[in-house]
Amino acid sequence: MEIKKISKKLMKRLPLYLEYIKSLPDSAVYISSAKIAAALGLGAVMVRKDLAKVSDGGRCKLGYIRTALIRDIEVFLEVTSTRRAILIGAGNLDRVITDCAGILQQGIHILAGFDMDPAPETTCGEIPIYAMNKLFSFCQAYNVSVGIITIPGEDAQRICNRLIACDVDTIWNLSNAHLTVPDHVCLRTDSPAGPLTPLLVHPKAEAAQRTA
Amino acid sequence: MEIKKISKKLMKRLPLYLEYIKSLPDSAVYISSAKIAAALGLGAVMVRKDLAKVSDGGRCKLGYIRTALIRDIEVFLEVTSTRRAILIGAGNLDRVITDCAGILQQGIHILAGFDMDPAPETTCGEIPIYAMNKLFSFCQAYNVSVGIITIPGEDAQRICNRLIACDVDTIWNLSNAHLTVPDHVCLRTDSPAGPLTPLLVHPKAEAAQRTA
DNA sequence: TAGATTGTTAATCGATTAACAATC
DNA sequence: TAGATTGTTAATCGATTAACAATC
Repeated sequence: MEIKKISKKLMKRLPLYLEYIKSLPDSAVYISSAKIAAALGLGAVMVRKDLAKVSDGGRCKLGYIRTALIRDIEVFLEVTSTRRAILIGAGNLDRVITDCAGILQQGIHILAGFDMDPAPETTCGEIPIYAMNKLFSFCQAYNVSVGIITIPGEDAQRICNRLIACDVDTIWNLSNAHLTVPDHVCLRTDSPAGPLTPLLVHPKAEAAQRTA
Repeated sequence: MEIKKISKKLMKRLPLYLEYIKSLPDSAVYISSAKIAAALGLGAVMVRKDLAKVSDGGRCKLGYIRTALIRDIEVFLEVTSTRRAILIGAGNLDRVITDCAGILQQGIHILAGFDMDPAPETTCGEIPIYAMNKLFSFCQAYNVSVGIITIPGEDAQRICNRLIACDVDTIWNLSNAHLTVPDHVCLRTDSPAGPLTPLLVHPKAEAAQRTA
């Protein structure tokens, strides 16, 4: 089997496919690319191309077997396997857990929070909060691969470096800091303000594009 | 002056530029594209191209006058002007206000929350919560242009349509529903789970790209 | 002047879409 | 068979980058 190119855009679309396909009633045995595309507002060809990368189950005239496609996407996304995560900046742990319920249910398990100077034996719900000096040993002991950074400003990069030194290979940056990471580390930044601003500006942008 | 093309990507980068430039000390009178690019991990040419669209202040050998550039970007983004918003699904109002502090401080002002059947005279902080049947008259009275949808599932599209009927031109969808809107309406969806999933999958995606 | 920087035009790259053959 | 659908190859589109002239 040849290697197919996997883009980050694909990685964003696959969960959408999965969610939609799962939402269909069990009575839908087959599902076509055209239907998925229409439901999600995408092009049918793109859907087919995407699905061809994760599944070989497409059948002419019928489409994809729904359950098989679900399984293929899940296997590809490794939704079944769980990655272990910790969160730095325990004050935001609550909120992250609430907001990211979806992703946490799927494949990320937050084992612990870390904070500069927590009161002894603090917990957030069932999740324990530790002092930063336990970071390294904890990550090693529990094979943590995901670090969630919620503390703002200059500290963020320093924390990020420490996490990478702990063999964390995925940084999820929920602060407004700009982080740099080595190539082998995956960084995703969801700045509270940043990417939302397009929302603010829409009318002007649209107007400019119309005139252009 | 010719019309320059404005892409959504530009709209995402400008706020990043703005944030970075603002973070510089007042002693930095000039700022160069190369410096901005390095700080944000982007290409210098792209930064220049972007800035050329919103400012004409670049000076050879020196760069851009920092304060003038800040002003130009702000004017372009209309950060100064405030858009009026309402939120549907008042149970999440708290959380949205906390999470989106950045954007709310900048240019979106949430006037009210709406819910199916709120207790009389409910408020969330200082923000009043109204019943859905007041939606239309409220939007008209206050010239609301942004609708924030936090309720999940099938109701979301229905609410969306109602908002559009109220002359709302920007929908910010924080639910997991897939919404469709007419061309003149700006839709931004931040599904809790969806776009974050790439995070989960990084190791495999990277591996595949390496072999490709 | 020489060097640093901008801004623009052309080239490259990647992603999406169109066209179409293959299949059931 | 005819029609519906997949999957692939080629074309298009848009965004980024490279090259370079212009400027101070």
